[in-house]
Amino acid sequence: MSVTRTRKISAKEERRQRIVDAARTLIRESGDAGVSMRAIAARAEVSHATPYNLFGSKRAIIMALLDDVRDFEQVFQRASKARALDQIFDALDLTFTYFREEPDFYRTVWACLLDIESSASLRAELTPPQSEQFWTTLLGAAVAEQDLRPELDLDRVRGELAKCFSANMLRWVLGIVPSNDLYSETAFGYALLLNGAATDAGQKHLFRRLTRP
Amino acid sequence: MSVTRTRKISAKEERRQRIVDAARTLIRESGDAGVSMRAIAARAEVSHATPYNLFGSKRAIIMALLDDVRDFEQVFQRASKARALDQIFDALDLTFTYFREEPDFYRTVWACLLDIESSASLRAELTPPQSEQFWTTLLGAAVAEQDLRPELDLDRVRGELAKCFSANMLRWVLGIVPSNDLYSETAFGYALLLNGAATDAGQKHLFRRLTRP
DNA sequence: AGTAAAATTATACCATGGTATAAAAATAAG
DNA sequence: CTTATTTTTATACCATGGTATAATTTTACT
Repeated sequence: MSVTRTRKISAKEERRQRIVDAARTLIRESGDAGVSMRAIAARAEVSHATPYNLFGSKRAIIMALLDDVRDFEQVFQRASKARALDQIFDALDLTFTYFREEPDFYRTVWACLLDIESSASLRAELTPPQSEQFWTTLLGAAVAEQDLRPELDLDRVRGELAKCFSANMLRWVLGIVPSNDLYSETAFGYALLLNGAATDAGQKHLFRRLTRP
Repeated sequence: MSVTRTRKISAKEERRQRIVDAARTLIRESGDAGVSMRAIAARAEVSHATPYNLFGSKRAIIMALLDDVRDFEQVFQRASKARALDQIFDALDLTFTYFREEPDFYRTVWACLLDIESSASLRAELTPPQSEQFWTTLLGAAVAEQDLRPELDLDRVRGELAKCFSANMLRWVLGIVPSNDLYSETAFGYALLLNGAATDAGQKHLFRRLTRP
């Protein structure tokens, strides 16, 4: 019984994986094009209905794909850096490094994620599970280091950072902000938000990020 | 000559107007539905190709529609209020009042504006022409009142506020944040950003907006 | 092995935004 | 009024995301 169930699950799981792989490959190969559900299904050697059975929507496939890609947190080892306030910007920069290395890939991915039509009736967060934990920890550390004020609701601050992030991703996807400016644009927003939550010491530390180009 | 040209232009202009009117009426009547290009064209008693000739895209029609609706700045008379910093939040609240009064209408409108697919290759700002002038003036006044620090680039600060706004609109359109929370959600972001740009006096004044619910 | 349930497939379908094209209509200029 | 040009129209079309349905295959259990 358990054997067969395992077998069944793994067959389904394998189909899921094949679909995600197909999506990733197709986006990598042909950028914007070829990322249609039909194309993905064909590449995964699966009926065009199966992705809908298994994932429900194109968006869900892309999110699964992102889960796959994200080795981010392993790459980013917290121990090395000194001040949590700076680590936030390092993490941001590292994130954008991925995007800058494969702009077509990530632009397509984020275009799907931010697409309203395909997520209209799906009241779900638009940020991919970028590990709230990660940012909460970082913000908590900044509070511990007396750079952020403890009386503010950290979750709300984190939420504002996330919104700032997705607003900039949207502009990037739309071509309003070019890849090269993505970090500086976003970092300014982060700096402003963090400065708004910062202690005097924190504000002093953040100052240069607010005044430079 | 000039007469006939005028006649021609006005015929075209009248068709444009009819299309915009049709769009507005249809959205008002049937909310989300009925806002297809075909429906708009039919309602305007015009061929389905004409809106594309005259506007180019659905998005353009909606933006034209918004230009029509926006009597905002007339309603918001600056003179009455004291501190520019507070006027910013009043303006925000007034904006959302419109949305709260006709949520279906504005949700549909903003869903079109924020739709990526229909604006993918159109590298244009996504915020409708919400009169940068207006916000620039308000921020400038806040600087003059020594609530915001003069050494920061006001245009960037305004840009961050705009991004914050559209990020919240996106979440509203997606149903992540309900109409009733839209103001408080957005206002917190505004407060954080402004606090990040504020002088000591300004920060003191903004404090309550950062700590309440 | 045989049977019942679950999932996949093929296929047709829908509505959408947007484009292309040829014909009909409106307009400008003489 | 006649002619040439610009617009609009009708129509057919394309690709898209997503759904429905019946039939077939795979899986689970005895």
